[in-house]
Amino acid sequence: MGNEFMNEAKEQERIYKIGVFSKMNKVTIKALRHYDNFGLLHPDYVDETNGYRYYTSKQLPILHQIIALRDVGFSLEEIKEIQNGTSEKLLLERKRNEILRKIGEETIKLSRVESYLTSKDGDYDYHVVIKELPEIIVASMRTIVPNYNALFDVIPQMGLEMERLGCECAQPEYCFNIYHDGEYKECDIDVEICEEVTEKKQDSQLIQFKTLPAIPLAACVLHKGDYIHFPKAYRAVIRFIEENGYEIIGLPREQFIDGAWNKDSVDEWLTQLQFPIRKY
Amino acid sequence: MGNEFMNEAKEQERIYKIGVFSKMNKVTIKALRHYDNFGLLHPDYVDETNGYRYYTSKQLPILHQIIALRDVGFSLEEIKEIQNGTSEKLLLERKRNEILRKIGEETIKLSRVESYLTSKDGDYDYHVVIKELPEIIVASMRTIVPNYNALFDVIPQMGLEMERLGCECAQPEYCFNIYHDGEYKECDIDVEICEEVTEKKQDSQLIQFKTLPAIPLAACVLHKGDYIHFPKAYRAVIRFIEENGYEIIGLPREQFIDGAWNKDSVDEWLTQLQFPIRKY
DNA sequence: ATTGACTCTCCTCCTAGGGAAGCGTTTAGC
DNA sequence: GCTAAACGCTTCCCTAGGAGGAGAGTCAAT
Repeated sequence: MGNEFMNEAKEQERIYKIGVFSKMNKVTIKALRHYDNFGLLHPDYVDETNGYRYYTSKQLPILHQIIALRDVGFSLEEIKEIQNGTSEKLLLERKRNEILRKIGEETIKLSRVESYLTSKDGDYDYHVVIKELPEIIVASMRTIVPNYNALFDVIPQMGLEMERLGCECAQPEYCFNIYHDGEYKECDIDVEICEEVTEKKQDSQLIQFKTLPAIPLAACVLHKGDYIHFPKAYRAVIRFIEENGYEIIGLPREQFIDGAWNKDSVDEWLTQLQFPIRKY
Repeated sequence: MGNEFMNEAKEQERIYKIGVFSKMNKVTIKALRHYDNFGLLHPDYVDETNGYRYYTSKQLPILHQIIALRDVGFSLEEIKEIQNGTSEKLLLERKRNEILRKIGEETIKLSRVESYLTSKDGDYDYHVVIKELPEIIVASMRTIVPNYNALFDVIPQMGLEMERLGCECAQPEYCFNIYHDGEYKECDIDVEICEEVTEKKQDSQLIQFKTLPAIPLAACVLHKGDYIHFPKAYRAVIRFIEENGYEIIGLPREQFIDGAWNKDSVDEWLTQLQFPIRKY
């Protein structure tokens, strides 16, 4: 170029103090200082005597890039990577997957919230938790009892037999029932009573030892109080499982935590239901 | 109740140290201590001499509630509110809206990322930023110029006229063109040149003063270099607007930041395009 | 000289814990 | 009874992206 009549003006480079530069670009002063300290966007120069930051139009494209990438969800660290030459495309693809994952997570949360909201008032008491159940060794006694009350006559027998076999119970104690009838029955119940032990012993006529594989996903719920109200707990878990896109892939465990053996008041009895599930 | 033969056993309340309680419930020790300090879940009792935390089954339902609510996305603060009696339903509804909002945000980010990814390589240079343009007072000169180069002959005239009228330019300077032809033209261009000023003066034949209303949403992009390549910048913004669910609701402003008047090298010329938009 | 508007640095705060340092305790094996 | 491993405790620092404030210095205009 070199237009003679313009040369006198060419020298002028517009200088912006932080406040003006902040307003021009709708970015807070705090953020600008933060970017400076972080090493993303330094001012054109800094007055050494008073520390004032002075910006020029040279900083504009960088700031625009920062804002654009930030709005897409990049962290300052990632933006710095891009500035340093890391392939923007690669990072964009990574970010896309990240966002997709996040949307998936939020969608799961949403369905749980909806599930809570549509549940009957009583179900607010049941908080379904999904966790993994590790592999365990159990002493197992499978039998058919005439009715539920008879169960509690059988358990002491099992305890004696285990003692005879030299069993050592796991710490903490983990004792549960599995009902092998496909459906609910009031009599002649096919039940398997399991008690976690530290190691296998010799099988006896009553008791067999086996290793139960880990259950990667189990929907668990605590039931407080009388066993009469179990159905409510069952309904709550099953509802949860159905409404959140899971399916039941095994028989539930009924874990005894507190009961007649250590609590006088029925209201303090505590049982946990554990349903093996998987994503549908 | 009161079975005689059980009384001796009734006393026993199972006690769990933090490690066992942690494993039982698949919650880290750190988290348990955190909940204790935070006031969400205190152990049954704490040994005064060594500070050990001891848990019992009484803590199980509370912990289950915490985990369930946490998994849904509640903060510890909110869980505490629920514990203190705030309506769970209310908080659930609030949370639902929050999640919906978050999903919306992530979806917007996703579409931006996709938009970047599908853009041509050259478009990576254009970072579209959405911001608000505040209300301003401008000195405006609308005229028809034979071609683009003629524009730069007109601007000095305008400068003189403004000086004559006693105009004071805003700080920072904000000068832009608006093209009133509906379409792209190479000659006889209907252009309005605007310069932000601090207050209105008497209109003259050349110059009119007006207040431009704020633009709540504007898609802005910086263009670096020769004006010949403007079309690339225009395409990038328009692509962005279309792909992210916006629509253009006004004529774009072409803001002059750096140009022949202060930069020798064409590569350093800087212009910003600002498109008024709204969500479609 | 004063005033009001700017700017500076430095500090703390926010989530939900994770990691590590340094130290005391319990328990099992010998 | 002794030792070593496992377990538990507190305290400090760290996370991302600034927000908010304290206290002090600076600039421009009156």
